Amino acid sequence: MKEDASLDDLALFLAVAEAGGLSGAARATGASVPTLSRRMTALEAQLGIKLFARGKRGYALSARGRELAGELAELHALRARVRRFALRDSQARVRVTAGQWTSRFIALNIAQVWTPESLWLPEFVASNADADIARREVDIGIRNRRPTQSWLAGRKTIHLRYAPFARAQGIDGFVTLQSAQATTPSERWLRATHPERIVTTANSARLALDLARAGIGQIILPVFAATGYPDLVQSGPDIEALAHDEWLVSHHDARHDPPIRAALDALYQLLCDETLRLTRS
Amino acid sequence: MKEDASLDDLALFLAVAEAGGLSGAARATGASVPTLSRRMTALEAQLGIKLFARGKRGYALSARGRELAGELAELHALRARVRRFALRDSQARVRVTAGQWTSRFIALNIAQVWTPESLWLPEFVASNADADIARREVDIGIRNRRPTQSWLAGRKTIHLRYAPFARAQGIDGFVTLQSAQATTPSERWLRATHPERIVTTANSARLALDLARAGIGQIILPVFAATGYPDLVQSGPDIEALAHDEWLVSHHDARHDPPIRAALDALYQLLCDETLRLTRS
DNA sequence: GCATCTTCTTTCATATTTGAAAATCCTGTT
DNA sequence: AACAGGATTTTCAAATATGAAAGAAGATGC
Repeated sequence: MKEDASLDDLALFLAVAEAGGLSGAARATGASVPTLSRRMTALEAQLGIKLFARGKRGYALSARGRELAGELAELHALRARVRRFALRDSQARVRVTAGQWTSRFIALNIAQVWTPESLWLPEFVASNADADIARREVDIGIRNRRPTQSWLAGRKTIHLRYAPFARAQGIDGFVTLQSAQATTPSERWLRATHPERIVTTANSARLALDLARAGIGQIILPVFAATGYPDLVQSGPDIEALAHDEWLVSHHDARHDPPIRAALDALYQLLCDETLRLTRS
Repeated sequence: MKEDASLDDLALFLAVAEAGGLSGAARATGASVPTLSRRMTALEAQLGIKLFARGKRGYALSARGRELAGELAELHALRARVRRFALRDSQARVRVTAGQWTSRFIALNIAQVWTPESLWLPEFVASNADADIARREVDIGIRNRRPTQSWLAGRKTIHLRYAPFARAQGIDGFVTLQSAQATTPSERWLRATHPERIVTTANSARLALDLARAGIGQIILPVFAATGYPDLVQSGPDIEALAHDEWLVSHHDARHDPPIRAALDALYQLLCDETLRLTRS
């Protein structure tokens, strides 16, 4: 061997070895059959090794060919790493902020609208302030009302329903957050309308949910959020005071930035999916 | 990135990264500077990443370029493996048989006459019989007498001296092998001439050596074999009865087979090296 | 300041590689 | 037996890549 064999030729050899012939390798790599024929012959000459037994029905790997294929298997991993490396740089992080149940919903279902090849990477950040979107500290907010500032752009998704849920019918009282943490409309509504029915509090929404599922009391949830918990049933009528339209909000100027555009479209599709978000009536 | 980047281009990138510029990489790879310029520009376009900061005095790796170079470092190992793989097939194993001390001497010093690019690979086999060479089961034997059969070819190397060695002057008695294992001339000589001076025995030559070094007794060694043990001194005069010429023996017909020819030449050179084999007088 | 050296980029003629088409050789089906 | 399909190799025109030469822009030394 006078010079190093071309790594591209070695990768083609690996494709031929795995496909069991030139035709399959041509389909897998996009190179033409005649090109593969020539490159394999040249590679054999360069290495000084018979890599194939050429039969009437195509190529069979020689023992030495099989060995070399084993040595080259890691080219797959290397290729994948380079691909990921390149993709990483071309994917923009899009910072998304939403309520706790909505964030959870998105995280659990994002695969419906997002792939590793997407133009954007979701990044969830904590923020409730429209000012953060205006300052470009947040790219997309999912809100419970139409944006009013002129530099924000909004797009309505669906109408959200709220209702009490419990482990079974007939459970009275409510579990809610401690008053220092009651920042959502549903928590505030409960304390404003039925403070005497609060039987216990928790320091996180998830803990409150666990208590409700344990049968301690009811919990007020957006209906879609309860869909993941078959052990909870709607224990009372919808709460019209809490029902609202949901809005996808972004900075007016950022809407045309391709990654943000892509993220807006994907999230809009996901949030409007009536099957995923409205399995209960 | 539409298609996978060429692995050859990635290897060129690595060369540029390591050389710190196109000129150095051109010297290292044999590709021309204009080609490298074009290929790096094309690679950047394909990956969608700025790999270099182009300055007045040449290329500087960007941070991303540095990262990618890190991902690609294993291409060196892969290249080396393919090279070795190709070489392996063109290297013949040459089976060599020699006495224990001579085998050890060759193993420790073979790098003086053998490289991974050599035509042959040394393989040490156990055998004392000239018949094995005749039968082609051994390619090269290192013997203590001239070959007598007509189908064997011999080449004299040097005259070997034998002497007693001990940890210090004044130590009497000898350490030797157990009589069932006394197959070498020195062991047989000792039992024939001074059986009463054997103070202890061991079941291997190496163990016997360790006992001598511990000060238990003297040991009879070829002089060259004692050179690796500065804690041993010659404790008596050379034993003329054991001194002999050393011969490199091979099958008459095999001498012209290139790998065997190469091995014979290399071993001849190594065994005749007076600095390595005769540091004591 | 000027000459020389170094490094990289671009142009252009030449060399090399590619894919479409044709040819060859099987195997399987009717 | 004839035909279709599959796999590979070879030929040839077109496409692509290459290296020599020229040019540009610094940096260095006298």
